[in-house]
Amino acid sequence: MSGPQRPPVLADVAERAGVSAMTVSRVLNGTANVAEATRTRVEQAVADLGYRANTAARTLAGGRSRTLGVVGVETPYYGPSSVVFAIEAAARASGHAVSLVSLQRTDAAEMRAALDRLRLAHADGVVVLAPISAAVDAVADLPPDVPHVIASADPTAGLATVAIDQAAGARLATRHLLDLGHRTVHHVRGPRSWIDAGARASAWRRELRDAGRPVGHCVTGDWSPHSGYEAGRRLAADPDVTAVFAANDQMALGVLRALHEAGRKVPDDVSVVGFDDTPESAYYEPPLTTVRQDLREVGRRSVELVLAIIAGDAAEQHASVAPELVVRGSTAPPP
Amino acid sequence: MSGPQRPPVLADVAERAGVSAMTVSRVLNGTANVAEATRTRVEQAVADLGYRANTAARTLAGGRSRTLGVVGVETPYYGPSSVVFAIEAAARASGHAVSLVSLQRTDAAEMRAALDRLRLAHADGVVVLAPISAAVDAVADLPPDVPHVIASADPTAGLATVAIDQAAGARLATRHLLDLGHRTVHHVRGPRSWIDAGARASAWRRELRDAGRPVGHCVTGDWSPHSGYEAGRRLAADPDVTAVFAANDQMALGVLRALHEAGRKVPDDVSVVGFDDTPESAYYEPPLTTVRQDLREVGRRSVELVLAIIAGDAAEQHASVAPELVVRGSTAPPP
DNA sequence: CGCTGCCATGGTAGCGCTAACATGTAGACC
DNA sequence: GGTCTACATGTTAGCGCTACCATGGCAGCG
Repeated sequence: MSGPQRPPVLADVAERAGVSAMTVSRVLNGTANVAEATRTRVEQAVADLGYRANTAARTLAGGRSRTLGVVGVETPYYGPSSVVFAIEAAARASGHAVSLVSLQRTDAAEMRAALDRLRLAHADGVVVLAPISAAVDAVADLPPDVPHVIASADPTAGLATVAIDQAAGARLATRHLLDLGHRTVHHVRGPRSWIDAGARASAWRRELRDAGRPVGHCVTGDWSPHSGYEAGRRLAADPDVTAVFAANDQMALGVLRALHEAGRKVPDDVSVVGFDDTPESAYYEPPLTTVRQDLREVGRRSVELVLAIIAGDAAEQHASVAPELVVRGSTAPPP
Repeated sequence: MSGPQRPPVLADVAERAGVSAMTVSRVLNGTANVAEATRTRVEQAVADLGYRANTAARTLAGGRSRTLGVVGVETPYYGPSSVVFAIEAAARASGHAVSLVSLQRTDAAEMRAALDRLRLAHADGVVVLAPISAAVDAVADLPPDVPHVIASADPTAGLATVAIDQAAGARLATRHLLDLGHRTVHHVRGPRSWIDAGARASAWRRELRDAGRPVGHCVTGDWSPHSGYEAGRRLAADPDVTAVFAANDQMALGVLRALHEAGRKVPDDVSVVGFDDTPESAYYEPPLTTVRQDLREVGRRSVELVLAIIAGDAAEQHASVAPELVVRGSTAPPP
């Protein structure tokens, strides 16, 4: 009867091209030397047959799976999905599949279990999304069985990391407000356990010190708009406050509302800067000046780095993605 | 010297337990009958050696990979990440790994390529997150090579689906407003191409018709707060408008702002209901009455259904998750 | 001209597991 | 007691691919 119901295998390609299976394998993997004519013939046969290499067999025989693992931390605040999707896109571009594992908690045991699952899935490398210090610590404690990269963490000795340059972003925000003429800047920071929150807060403080300015109030929130609102009420009560830097856009939203209720106009009386550039922030009232993080770039660079580590030619263990200040309507010179 | 550097394989377990490799395999897979004593001995050997079955070998020899594929559509509005994470959690609970592929566009070619990639990854089954009609159509056109389930789509002939019962949610919202005494309800709907938007809009209309009420205005937004704001300005201009049902919380936020600016108090003058119950909505001013979608449950049920289809004992091709009305401060009887 | 060395290719032997069949044992029933 | 059946287990043969070593051919060289 008709053609093969069963998908073609390597041997079929070999037969059609009139070469051995080994030669086909070499062409497919680009290893060793193959004569130009032979290579062309094999590639033609592959195309004719619509051959696709069997991943399981490749993994079993060769040890490599062309799969990257991603460990995601499940949280309603952080936007890990864009990083995950960016990782997937970058991995796809390099011919890798993506295996996903998520963490309910971020203790060492869960992290260990997650990495174990990815080893079971034969992941060639792993990208860990670890916005919380405890998660980084958990990874640091693990033996590096599988090459891994931590995304969104500060450069740490012994760990490969990729992150938004939080310090640069926080300094951009603070400097922008100082440049407008504000005497100092007050800060609504994120929770203690979050790496990014700490990085933003200390860079804010450093920028003020470097500029020889008094350091403003620092109120701790939990990333939620509500916590921003609470912080905003406290800051609104102080007439000296003319500039606020909130560690994320959601808290900035809360600050905006609190200031509005207190009758202090933004940006005429008080300027507000956020961090993240969420899709909503351009529609806030007024549109929010904020620091844009290119999370897609973080994903891309993470894949790049983990592939370099796998290949054994990672020149640099840390990659940093520059954030960008987006000036909108919530900042102006002080009254 | 010391123990095996190489991780233990099935043969090691067999030897230690004093049985054949096949028997170990049977114990591991729970297939066929194994004497109780033998099973215990094998399990002990597995535990002693810390044996983990090799996924690649299992897949190659058995055809099953214990991997589920997820096709995600990348969009800033929909919250697919919670569904993805829920799928991962459910898959993990059933002993499956998760392979992720994302779509930049939602045409048939991209969808085909995505499913092809997952077939290459030997996915036993696939869950497609397809909030846009075009994506569903693309799947419907494909041969069902691999068992698949569409999440967040209306029940469609020939396709297995799991979805929030959008109609029930929209009716809950509408009925709540009618029950409070409003004469009719106006609607800010989502974009045409989105399945959920259409489902919510027609259920809103149906509920009003069933109640014998006049059908209010229906304004189309794009899910963004800005579009909600625009819609809200139009509705605010009409003094007869006392109740608005927005198809998502972000647009509801825009409506709230527009009403506020127009000097119409919420909920005293106008009641507003959203849809989604995002983490922020409880912190809006006033806190938003909305329809909660249990997206985690959608993920869980999707995995359940696709596993049932794989096993060949799917009693029902469609699963529906009931939404829930969350009454907060944005709704009250009409003035 | 015979040796070395490199290149292109082939053969063989698994990687670790499971499907399919084969075997052996014990009880059931006439 | 013998055949039948059911169950517990073993044996064999791959799944599709790649590592490793072997082979043959040909240029370079003294």
